[in-house]
Amino acid sequence: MHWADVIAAELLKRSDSHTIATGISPSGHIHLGNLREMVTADAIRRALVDAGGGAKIVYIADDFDPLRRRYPFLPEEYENYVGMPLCKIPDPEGCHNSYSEHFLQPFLESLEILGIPVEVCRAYQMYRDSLYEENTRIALRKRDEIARIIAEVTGRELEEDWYPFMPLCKNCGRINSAKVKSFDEKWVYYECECGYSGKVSYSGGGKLTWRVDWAARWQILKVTCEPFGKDHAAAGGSYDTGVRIAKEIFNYEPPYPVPYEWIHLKGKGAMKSSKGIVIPVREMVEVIPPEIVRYITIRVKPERHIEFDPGIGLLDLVEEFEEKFKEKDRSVELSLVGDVVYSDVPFRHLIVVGQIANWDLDKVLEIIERTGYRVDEIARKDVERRLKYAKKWIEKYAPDRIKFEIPENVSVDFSEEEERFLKVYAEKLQNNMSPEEIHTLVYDVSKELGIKPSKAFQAIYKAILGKTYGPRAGYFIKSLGVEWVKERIKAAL
RNA sequence: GGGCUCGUAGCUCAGCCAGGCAGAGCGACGGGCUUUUAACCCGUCGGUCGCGGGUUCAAAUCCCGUCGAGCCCGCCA
Repeated sequence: MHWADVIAAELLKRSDSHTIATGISPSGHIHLGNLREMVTADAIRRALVDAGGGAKIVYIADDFDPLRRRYPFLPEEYENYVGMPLCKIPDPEGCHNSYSEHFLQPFLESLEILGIPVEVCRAYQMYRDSLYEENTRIALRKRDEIARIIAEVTGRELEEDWYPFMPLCKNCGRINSAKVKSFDEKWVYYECECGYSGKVSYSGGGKLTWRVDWAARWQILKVTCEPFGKDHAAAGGSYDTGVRIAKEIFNYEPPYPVPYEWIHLKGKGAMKSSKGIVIPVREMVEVIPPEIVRYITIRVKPERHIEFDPGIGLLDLVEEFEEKFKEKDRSVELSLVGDVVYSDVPFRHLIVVGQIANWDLDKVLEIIERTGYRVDEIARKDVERRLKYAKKWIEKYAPDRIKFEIPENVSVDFSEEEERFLKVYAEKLQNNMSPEEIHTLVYDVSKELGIKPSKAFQAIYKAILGKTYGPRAGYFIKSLGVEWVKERIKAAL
């Protein structure tokens, strides 16, 4: 049974309908590792729906959170914005209304492409809409109890004057430097490090501290299930405190937890926006088909670590997907987006053919037909779609080893042996030969002439590519067209 | 100090939730073929399921313990 179906079954024991919460922070480039949370949520959502339940995903963008520090990708003047809410900081590239929107927008676009429907909630808006008001009041009133819970769960004593609320200072604009002094039914009174003292309202004047905010959010949005990174899942971590705060302070049953492991970039370690080890999601969904991006996460249980290799490793993954597609594998089923169609043309073949045809669709289809695949409407549609990805992948992630270009003409010197081979080989090439026959012919001719096959292959590649190596010869020549190859050899000699 | 995950064939892993003949791919080996985009075809070999106990008619699977590896928490969120 697939992990998503197991979780769905577990959830359906509790209730027929579920709200799955996600909460990737828009504090920097949102990457594949972050995306695991979204894909995990969506796999569960689909499993619930498939099992006859109701489900939706809410995505809480915490744009009210302060900028923690100036990340390496930020200009120096952003030092001044540290401590201010993300939604109040200008876009470092000037293209959006705020810092948070700059990272949020491409992420939301990616979700669209990946077929992950979400209800977006921006934290600042939620606070301003008074959604947190009641929970904030309760939290302030019960701060001693909350402090006790946090102390018990984390083993960390909180300061005497601790409050579970961070006022947004009206003077300096920072949300992490003011201390609550007192509160009444309407206002929270504070003193800021900047020297300013003032009061703020419950609606948008500040936010609850993380561990309390999380628990409050569960209740406000009626969250019943939530995937989160293993950092939150550790003993004494925020889920543990959240559970007790939800139950004891807000009287709410905490959501079903789905902790997940990090995704590492092969050879580079964990993806961390702050360290610049990232492939932004928006970039990935341009290069890799959405069903494959989803499959990266869905094929593996959430608690297992993933090592992602966008290079040759991705090609293996795609091949595995193509194999499993034929078997109606559940992971594949949960990965497919919309009404995509798949033909039996392998991605690997598209990569070779695309390069030969210079990514021209009609030419590609012609070659695909010639190399023995049936080109019907489905294949046409499928090839058109995946060819674009093949091109992008070659440009972006493919190792040089599998890239090639066919030069206008080649000027290379052939040995007497090579010349002799090419002449005979070109003569014997027939238009109606299959790729296998073309391949075998290389061996036949070289045997006949007493030439080492390796020399023979080299001669062929030299004539076509000007290099001593290239794609598998039979398919390659068939793809290029036998007539063309014959002409090419004649011209090269 | 605490938590999570992993430990199954030489390698990468599936199987474990819900106990019922130990699995796949790759590699190795034999053969065919033999420069190839991580070649292909046929066949063979390959495991004390980390270790120790317990439950059971039956344990890779459940329970307890233990060893090893990785990560996370014990700053902030």
